Amino acid sequence: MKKRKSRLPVIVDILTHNSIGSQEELSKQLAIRGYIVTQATLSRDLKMLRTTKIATDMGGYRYIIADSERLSNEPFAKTQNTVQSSLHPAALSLSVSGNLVVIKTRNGYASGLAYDLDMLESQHILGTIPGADTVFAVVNETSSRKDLFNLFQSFLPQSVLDAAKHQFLGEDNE
Amino acid sequence: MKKRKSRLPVIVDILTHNSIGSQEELSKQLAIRGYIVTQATLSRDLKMLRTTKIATDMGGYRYIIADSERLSNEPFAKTQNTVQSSLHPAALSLSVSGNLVVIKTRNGYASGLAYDLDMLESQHILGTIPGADTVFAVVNETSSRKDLFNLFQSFLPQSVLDAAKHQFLGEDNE
DNA sequence: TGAAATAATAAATATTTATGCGTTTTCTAT
DNA sequence: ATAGAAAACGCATAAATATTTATTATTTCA
Repeated sequence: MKKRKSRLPVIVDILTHNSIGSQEELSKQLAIRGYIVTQATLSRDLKMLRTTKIATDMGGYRYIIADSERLSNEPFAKTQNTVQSSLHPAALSLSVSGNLVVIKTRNGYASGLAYDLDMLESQHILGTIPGADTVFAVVNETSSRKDLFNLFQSFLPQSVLDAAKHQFLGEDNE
Repeated sequence: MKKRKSRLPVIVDILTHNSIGSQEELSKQLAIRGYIVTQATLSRDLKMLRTTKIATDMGGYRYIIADSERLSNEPFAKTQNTVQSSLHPAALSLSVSGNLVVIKTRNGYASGLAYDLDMLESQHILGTIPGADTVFAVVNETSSRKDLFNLFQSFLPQSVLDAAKHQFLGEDNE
C-alpha cells in the first residue's frame, strides 16, 4: 500500500488547522479522512515531515511543522485549500519593518497562520517563515504599505489591525 | 533544592552548542557541569523552555529551542558566554535582502547560530528568528552593508563570506 | 513476464518522555 | 521565627514515540 504520498499533505493540513497533541489523535483525524494507519507509520511520517511537538501555553502539547519543509520544498502547496477566509483568531500583533512583517501569534499557531498566509498566494508576500509563536513574512519590494494593509484587512482580526494601523501610515507610505 | 533557575540557562547553552538527541544525553552533559537531575525533571525543564525534538538530516533527532523563548523573554542573555569567536562551522550560506539577512545552516543548527549571533549584541542586528535550518536576522535600518560585512567577517567561515561578498557590494552600499 | 530491488506498512517491542504523588525546600506574610 | 503556600524534585509508572523485524505491495528492467 503506497498511500504515503497522498497522506503526507493531509497530515500537514490536519496539523496546520488543528491542535494535535499526540500521534493517536492524529491517527483518529486521519481515520476520519479515510487513512487508516498505525502509530508506527505516523512516527515515520512525522519524522519525514520534520514535524515537532512543542509545549503550548495551555499546558499541553501540539505538533507543528518545521519551517524548511514549507519554505524550500513546498511540495504541498495545493492541498485541500481549507483556507477559511475568516479572520485569523490566533494572531496577536503585527508590525512592519522595512520589507518585513512580523506577526505574533498564540504559541503553536505561527505555523498554521503562515500556512494560511501562503495560501492567499498574494503577490505582496514573497515568503513566510514561522517559529512557534512568530511569523516573519517578506514583502515584495514593489508593494506599498497600503497594499499590505488591505491584504491583512481580510486576514487578521480588527483589533490587531487597529493596534498596527500606525505602522502602515508612517514613513515609506509610497 | 532550587537549582532550576541556574540550570535552565545551562540547558539552553548545552542544547545550543551540542547535538542532544534525548533527555538522557542531556542529563549526562548536565552532570558534567555539576547538575545532577533525573529525566523527569528534564522533561519539565524542557517543557518550560519550549524545547522541541526535531529530526536531523543525519537520520537522528536533536533538541532545539523554540524561537520566542529567546526572542521575547530573553532571560538567559548572559549565560556563560561560551561564544567561541571561532567561525561558525554550521553556516552554509548567507544572503541579504533589504533589511533582512538570511543564513542557511546545516539542519538543526539554526537555533545555535542565532543564539551566538544574538550574543554578539551588535547594534546592527535588531533580532533573529531561527527555524531548523534557516536564520532570519533583522538589520537596523541605519546600518550599512559594510557594517554587516564587517560583522559577519568575524562570525562566518571565509568560504561563506566569499560566496556572499557580492551581496555586500551591490546596490544600497551606502 | 517475472525476478530483483525498493518502498510502505503493521505488529511487537524498546526507548523515550510525561506525570501523579509524596517529600523536601524555599518563599511570603505575619 | 513560624505557619502556610508555592515551587522543585525524585520515584515509580503511565503514556507516547521510535525502531526492529517481517510481510506485502510496487516499481524496474532484463
